[in-house]
Amino acid sequence: MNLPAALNLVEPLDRQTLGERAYAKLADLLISGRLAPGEKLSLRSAADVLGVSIMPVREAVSRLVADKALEVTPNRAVRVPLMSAEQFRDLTKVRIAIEGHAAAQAAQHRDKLDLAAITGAEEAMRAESELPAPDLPRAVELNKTFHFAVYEAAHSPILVEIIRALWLKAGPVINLDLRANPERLAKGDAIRFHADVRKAIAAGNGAAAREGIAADISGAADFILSRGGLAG
Amino acid sequence: MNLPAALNLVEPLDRQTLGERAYAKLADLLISGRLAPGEKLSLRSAADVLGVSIMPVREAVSRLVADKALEVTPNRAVRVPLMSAEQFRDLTKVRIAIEGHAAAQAAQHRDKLDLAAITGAEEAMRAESELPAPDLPRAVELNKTFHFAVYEAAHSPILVEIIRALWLKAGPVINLDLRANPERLAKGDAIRFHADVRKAIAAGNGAAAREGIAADISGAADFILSRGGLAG
DNA sequence: TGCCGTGATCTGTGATCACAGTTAGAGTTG
DNA sequence: CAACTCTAACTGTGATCACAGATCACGGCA
Repeated sequence: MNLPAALNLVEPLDRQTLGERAYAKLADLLISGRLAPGEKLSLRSAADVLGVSIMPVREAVSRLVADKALEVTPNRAVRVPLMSAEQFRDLTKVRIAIEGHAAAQAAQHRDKLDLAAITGAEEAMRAESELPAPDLPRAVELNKTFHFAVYEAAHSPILVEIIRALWLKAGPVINLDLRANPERLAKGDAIRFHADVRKAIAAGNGAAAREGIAADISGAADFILSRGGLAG
Repeated sequence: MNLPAALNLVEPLDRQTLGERAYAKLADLLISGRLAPGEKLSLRSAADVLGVSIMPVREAVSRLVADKALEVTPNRAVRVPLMSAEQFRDLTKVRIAIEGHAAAQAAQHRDKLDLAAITGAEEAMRAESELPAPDLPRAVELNKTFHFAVYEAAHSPILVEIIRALWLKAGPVINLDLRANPERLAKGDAIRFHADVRKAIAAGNGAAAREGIAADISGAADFILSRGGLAG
């Protein structure tokens, strides 16, 4: 191994496959609620939009189907799953348990960088929500950033990955509504809960962090359920 | 709609695609530990073995890669991921949290059928382990049956699905060892913990059920870690 | 003898074609 | 005018081909 010194600086350049990029794109659409439950998706048309053949789209969709973020009906149509109120309640309970656990872990394992990221994300979202006319899609994005800043602080890659899969399922239901309805954001519940969570994590209080996240999640879930748009 | 009455009984006959069957087959190999960490897997050869073209295998593998139950190295080789001791500890912690939670939920929501399934699974595994020469692969399978009988009793499909994904990751590490080493089974720890869990769930004692599962998981994990076969 | 270039053969990835089944709509018939 | 039929255009699934990159063994050069 006798290399020019300059070559020591090159990194292995991550070769992202088209399939991965297609997955990332579709996952983002789902999490941010830009794909509504029940909406159909055609492999070929999606491939057209993304400018690739259907192969990478097939891979991305088959992954999302495995995550139950998409489903293929017996009639061979890919769509965003319709969720019954009961399924939504199950999902919410699981999210409270797991995301609450992650927040509690974060309170015990966070370091300075984590706290900085959490604080920054919290401030960004509060600033946006206090605007006279908040940009709702942007608020949804900032909300996601805050939550994952918290979960990352647990320093458990596996936990974060599980939560990401949960958001993939919950995104179409929750963020679709949130993108369209300023009410809940204006009410300021989320902002308050986020502040609670940040303080609890800074103080190392796991139980309080868990409760803050739980309140945030169930607050949003109650809002969705009260609007009564779910099947079943 | 004018049909012979007999046709009302036919179910939509789950049209299992070849991709799904390939996934089920590979997932089973992983969970039961018949695929060792680091072992390579070729799409074409796997397709040959399964008697299909590589397309269904590709779909199955891309799902498993998404679940991180398989990985494709930068050199374009598919293999079972090697797990460092640190990663294994993270996985174990997450399993204790989530599977413990599921057991606690099971204690609260189980019905008679659940109890019957749990009891049956426990007895089957105890019987096998008390044999003079237990069939280890079969014991591994019965262990899985017992655990999932417990988790199913929580009546939360989402939770069960998450746990299945966790077992997909843990299977190659844990069950590979267990299939080869009768020591732990002979020691009878698992059998004792299983009995504790069953009693706790029958009694509706969530905390005890959680502890029993946690003890079972960490007992097996400690056994693996003590053997020191992990990377990193 | 030790090392490096080189080509055959493997890998996963992507594109394209083929097919069976479904759907929607135009056309026809009563 | 309504209902039915049939066709044409779509759906996902699977197979096959093409390709760039990686691996490994063989052979030639130093």
